[in-house]
This record gives sequence, structure tokens and C-alpha cells, in this order.
Amino acid sequence: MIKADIKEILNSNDLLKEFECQGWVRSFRSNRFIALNDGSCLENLQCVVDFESMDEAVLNQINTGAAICIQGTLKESEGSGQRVEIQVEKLTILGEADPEDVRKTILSPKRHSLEKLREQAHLRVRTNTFGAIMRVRSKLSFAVHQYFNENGFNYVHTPIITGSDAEGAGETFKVTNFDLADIPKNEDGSVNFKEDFFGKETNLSVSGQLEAETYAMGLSKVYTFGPTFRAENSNTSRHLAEFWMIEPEVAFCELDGNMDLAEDFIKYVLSYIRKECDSDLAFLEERLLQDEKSKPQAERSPMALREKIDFVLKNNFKRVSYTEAIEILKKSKPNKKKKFQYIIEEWGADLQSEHERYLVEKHFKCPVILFDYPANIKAFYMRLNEDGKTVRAMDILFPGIGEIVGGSQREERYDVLLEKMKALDIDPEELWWYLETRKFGTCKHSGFGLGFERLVLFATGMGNIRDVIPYPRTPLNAEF
RNA sequence: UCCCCCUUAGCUCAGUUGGUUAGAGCAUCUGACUGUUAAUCAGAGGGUCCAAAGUUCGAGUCUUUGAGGGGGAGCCA
Repeated sequence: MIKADIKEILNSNDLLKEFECQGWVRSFRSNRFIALNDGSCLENLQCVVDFESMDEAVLNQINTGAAICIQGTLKESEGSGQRVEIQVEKLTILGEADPEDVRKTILSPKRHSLEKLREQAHLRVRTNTFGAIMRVRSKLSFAVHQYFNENGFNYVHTPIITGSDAEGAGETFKVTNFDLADIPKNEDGSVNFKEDFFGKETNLSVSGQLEAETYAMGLSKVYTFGPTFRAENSNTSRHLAEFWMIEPEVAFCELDGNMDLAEDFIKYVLSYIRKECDSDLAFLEERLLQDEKSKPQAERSPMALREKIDFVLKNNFKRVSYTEAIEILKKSKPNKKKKFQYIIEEWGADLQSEHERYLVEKHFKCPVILFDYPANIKAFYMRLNEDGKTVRAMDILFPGIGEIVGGSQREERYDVLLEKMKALDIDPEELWWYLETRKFGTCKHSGFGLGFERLVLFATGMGNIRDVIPYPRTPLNAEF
């Protein structure tokens, strides 16, 4: 008796050998054919039972959704849909699933909308689509660690609870131990944080960057990969209140090296899943194709999913300075014909997503790295260029996703950084430790943040970020 | 937070100008059939028409407010 998961059995050549495996019934046809799935791969194992010799009570419990254990002989399939199947000799019901209840859930064997699946997020991983997405997500995150490990990076766990709100990356969730019905106040009516757990105001991290920078100043190459929290009231298909972010930080590295790293990294992880997840990607590709059949020709994507990934792998990302991008946009048709909602008139304008989409999807038709942005539309820690008006920032824009990476060379000059903080009203006292790294052996260094779910979005071809994370947290939704 | 759209059976949706008993497909149940691949065939059950208020002889349908969902924008990763 060989105990194996379904992936192993489907790839096995041990015909006529005895196997045992467990899984959940996807469908039971003709009182004879069980489609069994255990999540080890997309494909189901066909288990053939001899219903005439089977206990009727057991037979009646082989319903969609039930967990079962089967023992039987592996043989070549007589049917055409699969190479091998198991002729069942023993079947045990491990967990029942009453069809009357199952039919009210998304487990019922029919097509369900992604919105309906989201309402039953605890069950959706049992569908082909979510099984595929979650396996791709898992392989992608493994590839993240493998890439950095192979390239001499150290994995750093930056704090999730932070005491500084000075990063400016967004609205924060407060962390407190106060009884909310009775919050200690100062005489002037403000909250007395001295009585709180940490003795100061704390919140959930919106970025591990500042702490990662300090570690890069000792380990040279570091990265973080962890949850990130933003309390912004963002209601879009690209934003989550809780998401996973990858943040490498490299000492002795300037912006060009940073761009090289980001591009190499993205290509590595995508090529990894291209090798490891072909049947899942093929399934997602087909799903997308079916989905697009109902759309008008103009809205359909020109490339199939795997083709799109391969295109990114084969082509260099276009590197364009902000100044060049503005020139391209100024001369563009939608700008001249005033089709843009925000017309680009002069240097210094912040790029809206319609402009980014034009550059990526219409003009270059390829991932684009924009760099050297005007200083006044970017964060305080980005390194000021010699021109005094731009900073060494870079954003990577992906078709259909928008900004997937935001990064920069960091300002390593103590005086310049201090001035910048003062100008932007950031209290240097709060970030004393960050400033000290610029006093003791400061050096040029760079890093970026990559939104992991946005990467999964691209890799799976899904359209809504809530469908590439197990339990999405968004405004007004923290179910499960 | 702003703009637009949606909410009718377990699911996806139809429902005419406001009119009598609100329909279909899938799913479920019962029966038939059995090498099926979202099996097939016959039959059955299944409704707080999102909520509240209003207009009207009469509201699934019209009006107002609210809730939830989707798409787009802003903020960003």
C-alpha cells in the first residue's frame, strides 16, 4: 500500500499497485466515478467504485464536498479524460457533506461569480480557480526567498508594531491596549499615551523600509517580506488594508543597480512559476479566455496569460526618466485631443493612472521604469539629484496593474536629509535612530517596495486583488 | 472619500406602460439509466422581489433615504 497525494498518483507509473489517498469529492457521476481533489494539484483523481457491491449507506454519503479516504489499484483509464484512475477496493467516509446544505454554498458543482466566491472565502479554496491561484501564490513566495537567498541577501524581520508615524506612507492603524470606553486623558483633553502598553503612541507598520535600511548598514544586502497595514479608505481592485510587501535594501548601491535588481528579481520569480505551475497557469489562462468571450473585441487582452508572462521575461523593461515621460505625454494624442481627464501641461505634474496606463499599455506596450521624479511629489528619504529639483526615485509600472514597485536611492547625506525632514515637517527627534545611520559610516544605498498581491495579480491574470489573498481586508470588510 | 451601475429562488438572471396566481436555466430531491468527464431523461419542492418610508384603487416595477456589492477616480504597493 502506497500512501500518496493525488499529484503523485497522477504522475505515477506504478500500474496495478495499491494506493491510499484522501481528498474531497468534487463530483460523483453515474454512481461510479468520483472526481477526487486534495489540492496537491489542479487535476482530480478519478476513483471508480463498484456500486453494485457497495454498502448503500456509504454510497449515499459520497456527495460533493465530502472528505473521503480510498484504497485501490492504479490502472490505465478506460475513459478518455485521464491517463490513470483508481479502481476502489475500500472507501471510508471521513467527513460528510449534506447535499441539501452544500447546494447553498459555492461547493455546489456549477459556475459561481468571483463576488459570490468572496462571500464564502472559507470554502473558495476548494474551487479550481482558487486552488490554482493559491498554489501560484505559494510558489511565487517561495521563489522570492530563493532569489534573495541565492543572491546573498539576509531576510530581516522588521517590527510590525512601530512607534513612529513619520514614514508618510499612509494612514495607520492604531495599536493600543486602552479600554476604549475609558481612555486616559491629559489635562488638556488629549490622549495620555504614557499610560498605554508601550508608553507611547503606536501603530501597525506601513513599511519596514526605515528599519530595513538600518540593517542594510550592517548586513549590506537585506530584504523583508511580511504583512503591511494601511488604513486608507481605498476602494479599488488594487488596494488592500492588509497586504504583503517585499522590501529589499542594498548598501553601496545606486539607482541603476536598484532598477537592475528589481527587474532581475521580477523576472526570476515569474520564470520560476512559469516552470513550476504550468497546469495551474494553463487553467487560469483558459478561464480568462472564457471570461473575455463575453467582452467586446476592443477590451480583450491581446495576449494570453502565459504569453503575457513570457513577454515580460523576454523583454527589457523600458527605462524612462520622468522628464522624458512628460515630453511623451505632452505630445500624445489623448493629451492633444484633451481625452485625458488631467491634461499634462508642464513639468512637475503628478502622473495620474490614466497617464501611467497610456505609457505602459499604448506607447511602450511593455513594463516601464520611470525614474528621477520631481522632489516635491516624492517622499523625504529619496536622494536629491545634482539638479536640486529631482530625486532618485523609480516606479515600475505593469500593464493592467499599474504601480507594482516603488523605490529609490536613499538620501545618505546627513545635512541634506535633515533639511528635507524639516522642510516636510517631519520631526527629526522621532527618527533620531534613522538619522544616526547617516552619521556613522553612511553610504549610498537603495531599495524598493514590491506589492506581493499585485505581482500575484499579474501572474494569475486575475482582475481584483481581493481574489489573490486568502482573506482580504478592505474598508468595511474583515470577515473570516 | 467622489462619480456611475447593480440588489428578484441556493446560484446566474428575465420580469412589457404600475394590474390578477412573479418565471427560466443550473443546483437540490424522487425515479429511470449506467465507462462518466459541468453525464443524460422524466417529475417535484423551493420566493421577507435588499431595508424603511412615501405616491397610488393597486408597487418587483415610480420617488426618497439607508445598507451591501461591482466598475472607475483619488491615495499607493
